[in-house]
Amino acid sequence: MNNFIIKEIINDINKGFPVYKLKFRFAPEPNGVLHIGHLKAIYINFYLAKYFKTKIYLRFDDTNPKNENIYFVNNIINNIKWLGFKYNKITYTSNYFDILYKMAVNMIINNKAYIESINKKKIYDIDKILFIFNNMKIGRYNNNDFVLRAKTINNLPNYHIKDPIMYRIIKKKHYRTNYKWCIYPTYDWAHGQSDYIEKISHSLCSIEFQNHKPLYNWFINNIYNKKYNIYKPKQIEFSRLNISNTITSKRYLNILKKKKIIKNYKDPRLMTLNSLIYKGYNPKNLIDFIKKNGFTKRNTNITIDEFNNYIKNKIINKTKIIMGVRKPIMIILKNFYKKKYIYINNSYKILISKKIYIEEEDFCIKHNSNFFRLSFKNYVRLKYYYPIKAYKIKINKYGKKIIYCNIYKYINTNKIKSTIQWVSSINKKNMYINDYKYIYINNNKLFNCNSLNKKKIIIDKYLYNNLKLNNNYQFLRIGFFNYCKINNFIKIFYFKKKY
RNA sequence: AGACUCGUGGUGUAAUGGUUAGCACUUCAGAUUUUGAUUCUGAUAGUUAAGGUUCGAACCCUUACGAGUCUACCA
Repeated sequence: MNNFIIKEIINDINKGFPVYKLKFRFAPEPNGVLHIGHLKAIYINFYLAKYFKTKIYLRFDDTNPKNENIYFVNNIINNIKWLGFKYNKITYTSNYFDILYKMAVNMIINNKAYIESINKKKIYDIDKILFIFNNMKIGRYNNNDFVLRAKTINNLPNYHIKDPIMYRIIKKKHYRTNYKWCIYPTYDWAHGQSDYIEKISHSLCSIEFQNHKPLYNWFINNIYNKKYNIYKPKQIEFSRLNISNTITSKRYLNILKKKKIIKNYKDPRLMTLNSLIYKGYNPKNLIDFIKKNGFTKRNTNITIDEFNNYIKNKIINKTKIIMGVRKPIMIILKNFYKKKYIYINNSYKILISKKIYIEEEDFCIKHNSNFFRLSFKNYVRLKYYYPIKAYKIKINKYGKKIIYCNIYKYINTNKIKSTIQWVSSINKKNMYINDYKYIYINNNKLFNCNSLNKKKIIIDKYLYNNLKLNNNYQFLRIGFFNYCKINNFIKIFYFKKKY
């Protein structure tokens, strides 16, 4: 792999940064589950640590107790374990609350911070600031009464991040520190400082933090202490992975959950890691997909089709092929006399009988030169069996079509263009496909919210006995599925139809 | 509206001022095929624009245009 991040790090090494001092971190906030987009940040950090043979921490950036909890912490740990990445240490920003507080007091003493009240009144007197700041800490005030702001005046090119808030009052139980703190540091104040405390060398983040970079450096310069760590961490931003027609935003994922559009985060319509695990994706394939798309600063837009196509090419030769019929239409094989077993790949057998089912759409009454499957003119092969051709159609008393066909064992099969799947009528087993469309968001509106539904599919009973849970299967000419629970397949994706 | 960042075929990504701008996917055509899948062969298609510096520019400079992000007591 070759990208601007590696080049920049190698450049730092060439300028004298010692390789053994390189250190990386993946720093999610435990306020939601990870999705395919996070994988990009996870991968690059773990890759760099491996590449340079240095350390990497998993840091939970838990600076805001509002939506954080231990469930998300454990979920993230489990997801990373599933991906197969190994970190040296788990750390928490909340471990640094004391030291961050002391640093903030120092900032106040050095005239680098001030207090602002709810009615925008600014307080610059150092003794007063220290007094109020302490009262904020011990809970003398209500939420929003005061904030501590950094005094960056005119130092930074981007005026929007001037005088950022360092501390705000949030009177809420923190999942790790309980009620110890009534004030919590903001991202801007906590993140770079945590990097410095942990001696992270390169702090990789997604592109939306680039506006904060001058501030990141400003704060670091203010707390810099040569005796503790002579190297300042460096923020490098890369563009995030945007996949169209899906949701890669923690906020919206949480909204879906709150609105009960999804029951849980492994809902197949999502691209959360939980969902991808549930659907039986191989972590290596996901990582290869990330790798393939690379790391740059420009904004990208990858479609879900590209993702599916990439995965398809990875798994197509490794996935067992089975036959299933979704909308059955009955076929009677005229010159068929005795039911028999067909052995498939020496691994299981299926039954063929006089009456079988095929897909309704694999038969066409009207002849059409673009139609290669069963008709009165076309021969079509039955998979694992012989060619057939229709000669008669009847409607039974329930109004259902029954097609009568002849088997042609000895004709030249060279010109037969199509092979179709089938299931014996006397050995069928009803199963279900959990079908869905991706939920996505456009202009703040959610689409495909009620897109999860069950569809029937029939398969051979003997095949049924051979299915293994949590295995991927290819339904011949339909698509890829994970056998996720008894009698249920979950769609991974369908083949694209060309007809 | 401003600040910051970024503009390479349809998409993603290489080319660190030096061959004819490379690779992969998509699309299209042909071959193979008991999956209209896969595989194989081939084709189409690109440096946002204009100017400047240079023997030489995708790369450096200027301007314009376009896109993304931010302008939160979220991260």
